[in-house]
Amino acid sequence: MAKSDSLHHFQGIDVSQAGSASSIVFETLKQAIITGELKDGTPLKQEELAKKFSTSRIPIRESINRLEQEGLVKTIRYKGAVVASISLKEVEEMFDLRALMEREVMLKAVPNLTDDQIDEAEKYCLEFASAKTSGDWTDTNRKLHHALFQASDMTFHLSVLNTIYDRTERYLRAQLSFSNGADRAVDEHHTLIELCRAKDAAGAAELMFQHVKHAKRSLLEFLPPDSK
Amino acid sequence: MAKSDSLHHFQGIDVSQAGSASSIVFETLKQAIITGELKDGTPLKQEELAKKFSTSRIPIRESINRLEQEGLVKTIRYKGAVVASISLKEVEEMFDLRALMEREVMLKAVPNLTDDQIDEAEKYCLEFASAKTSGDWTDTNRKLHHALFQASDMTFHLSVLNTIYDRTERYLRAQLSFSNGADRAVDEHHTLIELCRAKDAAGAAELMFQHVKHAKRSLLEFLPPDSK
DNA sequence: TTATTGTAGATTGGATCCAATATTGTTAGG
DNA sequence: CCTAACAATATTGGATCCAATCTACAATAA
Repeated sequence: MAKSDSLHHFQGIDVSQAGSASSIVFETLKQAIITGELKDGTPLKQEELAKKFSTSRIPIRESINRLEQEGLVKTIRYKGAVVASISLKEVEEMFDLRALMEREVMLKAVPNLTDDQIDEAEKYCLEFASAKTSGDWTDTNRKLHHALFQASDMTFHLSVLNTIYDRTERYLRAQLSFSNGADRAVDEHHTLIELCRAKDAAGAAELMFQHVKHAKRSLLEFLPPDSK
Repeated sequence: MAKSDSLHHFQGIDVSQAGSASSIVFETLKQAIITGELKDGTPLKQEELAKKFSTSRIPIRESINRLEQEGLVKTIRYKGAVVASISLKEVEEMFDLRALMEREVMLKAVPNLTDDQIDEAEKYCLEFASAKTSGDWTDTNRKLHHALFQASDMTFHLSVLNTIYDRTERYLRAQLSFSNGADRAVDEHHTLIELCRAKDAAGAAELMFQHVKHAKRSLLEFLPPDSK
């Protein structure tokens, strides 16, 4: 039954899911892998991790299972789990798919965007432009994209996009701490916001497509030409 | 008591044969959900499943975790897991994404297709046309698409497509056992093969796009207009 | 020397037990 | 008759122990 509506602020906060040891370990490890704190190939030993988290091996095992299902780790029976690496070809594929999907998402999002949402996006756009660390960069970039995408109401597309972000973020970070080739991205972001304000869905979609293709290109020329 | 006997299929499946218990349980449950043997909302009780598979609850728990990560079940802490249902909106989204991706995949696959691969696809095309059960239908359909897609060498795209197939197959089956609206699909498949032989990548890609959109439309008009 | 075999340690996979929590049914009180 | 507190039961979450398997390294024989 619908309880008093004055509590609707808490929509989406699920305490019961937050508490389990498995979830905490899972989220922590996931973040560590995404950010690159745990580098490709790092072995994830259950006993060792159990000590670090002060739990038994059970929640560790479940976390590793879930991480494997998301493609972030690779395990071999009786041998152990390591942080999964990603091939150059897969990076290309993921960016190509991102470009394709983000174009489509923008097409649907722009007509629905409220002024507030655009303002929020612009805020992240500015934060992005003045971000110092590669972590801030990827964070605000994700927030910016997310703010624009929300209006599309394409939850499945967004979940796929999120797994792509998760699996490529550490490489983006590595790139950005060497070359600061974010200048073009800043310009593109500003133009993107303008097109959104003008409700030019087709234009915004096409720019987003190119924007992702540009990001792909600059990442590829940074990555070692034969990375596995 | 009236225990749910929707799980009686698993009688006699024992772990001691090969592979890890978890993997066996996982694959078996996954197939049962995909095919619709286990219907939406069916509760997956750990103890009950443990008995059916003659193992402890541990492999069951791991399987349920992995299934949840793939979106096939939904669990609530201390409450249990149920086979996940899918909203009409998500079905639409998944088919839209399929159309988008399969067009792209065909575009890359056609130039690389060998005569052998096309022959194989045509074989499935014929099997598909004479398939009797909805299970045969979805099986050969998957094989046909897979045979054509292999030449694209787009492994990540294909993995995403596979999860989409996995999550929508049971609805397709349900549709096909009522309406046999596969006639149009048969025609489209034949034309598709011809375009592949003619190396008309653009044409094949566009037909594939339309083919998926048609499948979407006929599925949607079959599904209840307010399915959750 | 070299290949093979065997043993010890390390590491994951699975089973059983206990704890935490939700659900249901029951009872006391209004 | 209805509601709220409470006990009983069912079910999942986690810890500890044991089993299965892999890896390294040493010992032995050709």
